[in-house]
Amino acid sequence: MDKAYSPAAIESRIYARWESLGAFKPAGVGPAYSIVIPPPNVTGTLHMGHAFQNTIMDALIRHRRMQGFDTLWQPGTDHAGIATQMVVERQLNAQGSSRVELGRDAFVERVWQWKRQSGDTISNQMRRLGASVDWSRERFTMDPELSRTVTEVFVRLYREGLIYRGKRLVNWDPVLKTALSDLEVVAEAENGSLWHLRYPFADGPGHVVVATTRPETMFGDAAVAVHPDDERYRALIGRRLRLPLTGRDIALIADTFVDPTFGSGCVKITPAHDFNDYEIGVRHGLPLLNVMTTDARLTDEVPAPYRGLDRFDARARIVADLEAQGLVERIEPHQPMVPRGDRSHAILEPLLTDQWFVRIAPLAQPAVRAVEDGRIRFVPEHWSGVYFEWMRNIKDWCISRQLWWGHRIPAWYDPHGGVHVGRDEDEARASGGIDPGVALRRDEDVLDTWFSSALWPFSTQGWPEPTREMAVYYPTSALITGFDIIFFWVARMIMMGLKFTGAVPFREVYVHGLIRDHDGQKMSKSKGNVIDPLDIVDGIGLDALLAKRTTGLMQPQMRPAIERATRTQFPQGIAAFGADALRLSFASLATMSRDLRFELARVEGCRNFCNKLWNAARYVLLNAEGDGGADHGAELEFSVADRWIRSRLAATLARVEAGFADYRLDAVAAALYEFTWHEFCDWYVESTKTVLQAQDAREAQKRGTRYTLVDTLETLLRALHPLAPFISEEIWQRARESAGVAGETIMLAVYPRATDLPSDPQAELEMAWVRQFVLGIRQIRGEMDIAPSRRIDVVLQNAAATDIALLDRNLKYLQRLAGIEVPRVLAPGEPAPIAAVALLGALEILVPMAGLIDPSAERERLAKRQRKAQADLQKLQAKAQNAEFVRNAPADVVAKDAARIAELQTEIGQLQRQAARVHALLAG
RNA sequence: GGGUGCUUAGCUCAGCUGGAAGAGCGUCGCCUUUACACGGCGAAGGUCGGGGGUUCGAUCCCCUCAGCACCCACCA
Repeated sequence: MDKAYSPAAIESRIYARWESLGAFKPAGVGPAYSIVIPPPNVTGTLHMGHAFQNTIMDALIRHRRMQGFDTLWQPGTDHAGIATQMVVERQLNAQGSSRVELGRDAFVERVWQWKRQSGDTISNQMRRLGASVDWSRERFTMDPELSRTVTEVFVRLYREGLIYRGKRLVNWDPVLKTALSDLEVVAEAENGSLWHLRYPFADGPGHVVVATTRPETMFGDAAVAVHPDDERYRALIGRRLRLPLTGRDIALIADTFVDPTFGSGCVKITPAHDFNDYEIGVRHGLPLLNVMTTDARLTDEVPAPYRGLDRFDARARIVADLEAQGLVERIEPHQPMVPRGDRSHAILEPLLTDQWFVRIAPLAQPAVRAVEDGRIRFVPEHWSGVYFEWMRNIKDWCISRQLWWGHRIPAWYDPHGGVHVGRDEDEARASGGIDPGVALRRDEDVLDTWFSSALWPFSTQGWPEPTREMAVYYPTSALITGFDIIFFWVARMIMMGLKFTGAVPFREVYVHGLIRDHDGQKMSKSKGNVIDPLDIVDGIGLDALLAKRTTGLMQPQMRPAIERATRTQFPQGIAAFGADALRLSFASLATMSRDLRFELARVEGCRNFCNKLWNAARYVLLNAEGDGGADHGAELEFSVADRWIRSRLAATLARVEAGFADYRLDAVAAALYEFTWHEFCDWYVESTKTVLQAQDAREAQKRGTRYTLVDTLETLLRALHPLAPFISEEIWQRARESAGVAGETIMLAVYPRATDLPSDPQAELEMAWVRQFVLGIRQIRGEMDIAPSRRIDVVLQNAAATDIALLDRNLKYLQRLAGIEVPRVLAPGEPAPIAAVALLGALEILVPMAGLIDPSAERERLAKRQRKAQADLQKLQAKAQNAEFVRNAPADVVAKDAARIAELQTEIGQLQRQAARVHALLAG
């Protein structure tokens, strides 16, 4: 084995072997455990969030697979309608072409081309991270089978009256020229104005002042409203107003919606261009006057000078013209909530259009119940509250999009405008009894991407066919996802799953946090703070990293700042840390927190851990010499340390099991890290050297230790495998023979359980004594700057019979680990030398000063320890003297305190005596 | 306007049903000890955001204030 772990040399080879072994496929036996991947955009690349999420899913899947479950990790990708269409349109625009120029069929073909071209990017990235998905089952939301499922669901919902078509006010994106659902709207406060406009009375002098943020929609005004109780306007209700710039009259009406304290208390009502006004319009029977086109220009319905003007040009023109007529009372700065499209970032326009909707309330009810009654569990639990809140106020879902890339709506129109829905044109025709001679026109729209995503857990498993997959792997066991798509995706999957399969789509939802950069910022291309996960695996130079972050920026002016930040944070670029180090750092990051800050230093720490493990394995295998296994039938003798490390491994595995059960991969990682480094390496491996290198050790002892070394390592590798699949496999392959285990790959080996190993309290107690002894000596060494090479004399005072027995049994360990000569045990009453002291219960471990130790330094050390002990003692004594405490606290707590008080008193006595002697020495 | 989460060592974060404050990274000493300098040994460092309450006892439970972050919402 090489001296240092080098991931690059082994990772790809190992993954290829797993794949060729078919190790990712479900075993076909055992209880089912399944996860469907949240399908990433087919043309996208894997970002840190994906890598994090995949690491979690892979760890869960590998863990269950090793536990003997019939595991399916279902991979696939999403067609991501708007996002993908935008990318391809941008490509076309760059070539001086456009979607419209190409035409629908050619454009869609172009997108398919782009899909084929970039389709492997994500799967290649996932392979590099070690994702054990069953590639043979990879699905795409626009595969023929999945598209059939989409159509099937649409038709069934339509026939049940749960999908309807209608002219409604929707969120319209004038750039993409499509409707959007409420969820795709991001509203943020932006700087703007509140215009106070004078609307004159039609039938006499005077005016009212209307406050609006949208002067450009005034030609669509159908009324002006005031609050019915507003004293200022009460007498005016019912008067007619002359809409400025037009000859049209509108009424002054009363509606309780109006807030008298805002603006002028007088609102213009524009039912076709505002969601609230729409409601008011319905209440008052006002006409819907649409004055805007789909690209947000004014229509021909408005007065001539404004026709065809862009909405913001129109705004400026209208305000200027009103000003000229003295109709602008004042302009007040104001921060309205501006709705923008989440993809295009264009300002949206409420627009009256024909759209398809899902009637959602009947679907939401059962979905709420499934979470209420525990058929679905959210982890952490509080996310269910967020889910309930949204589901309670849910509104109908606009599912039609005026795009070309997606599932085309299976509806056809006859020449009279009749709508006919069917699985295909023939069925649609038949359903409407339309004569074959009559030409039907198919609906141009496609479905919201999330419509097909909502079906993903069962569309991937062959529904509506009664497949074996549906029977075995559905409902899936767990969904692993970010909180940002609880509404978009999780809620809709629950509704659709219950509706069409009668069962929940998953039993548990683990909602993980979002990966942020070191400063807590969301990672994004425009901020220039993204890190490609593979650049951490493979490493990247500073220049290449700078190039990656600064090319293709939407805002080129950000470039200098991005460069500066990148140079500061990664002066040397990024080193090649390997997939396991990245995965381990993701696991340790996976707390229940909502924001997860990613730090490269953590990856470095995990890389160091891999190297530590690697070298520990080198030591083990070097010493095992091929006969580590117990299967030779030779006698094995186990030392205290042998028994201790097994006991510690059992305790570690218990922590690991608890961590997996609670989705606490951070706890799993911490347990394994601590065991590997601070128990196995720091203590056990060191202790074995005394046995293996001793001339006088019995062969049975050596065999016992070799066996324990190899066996512990092999078990540890299996425990680590879900988090660090590559290095665990690599070492396992090398250790397999020594460990005497069978099997092609660690992937399919059995996951270790805490109960496989004996818990050994007696060995733990004895090792605790040894460790405390060694730590006491080391502390003196460290603080007195005694070279590690210098063996030191030790004298034991006040040694009990048990101490002497422990000393005898563990002398070799103590000598090696603490670097001491054989301690001299003082007889009772025998005078002790002046020494530095370490305490082990009543036992005093003395290191004679004898020129080694500076007495005043020792005096300081003793004083410090005394202060600490005194403080502890005082706190405990105050507690013990409190009668309430003694009466109310559980007996074991009181007893523990009492024991601790006794200990501290002894300790303080010992420290005081030592201090007195050192003091005398210094004084003399 | 409603809601949620967070505030613990210089930094990033753990801390199970309330019972002697932890890790990683960083810092400071010492060390080329034949698994590992991607290392070993030792050390320093915290009034657990402020205030109040419940309790024998609060980082943990309740109230309140402050700050940070996010989600939802129709105030033109």
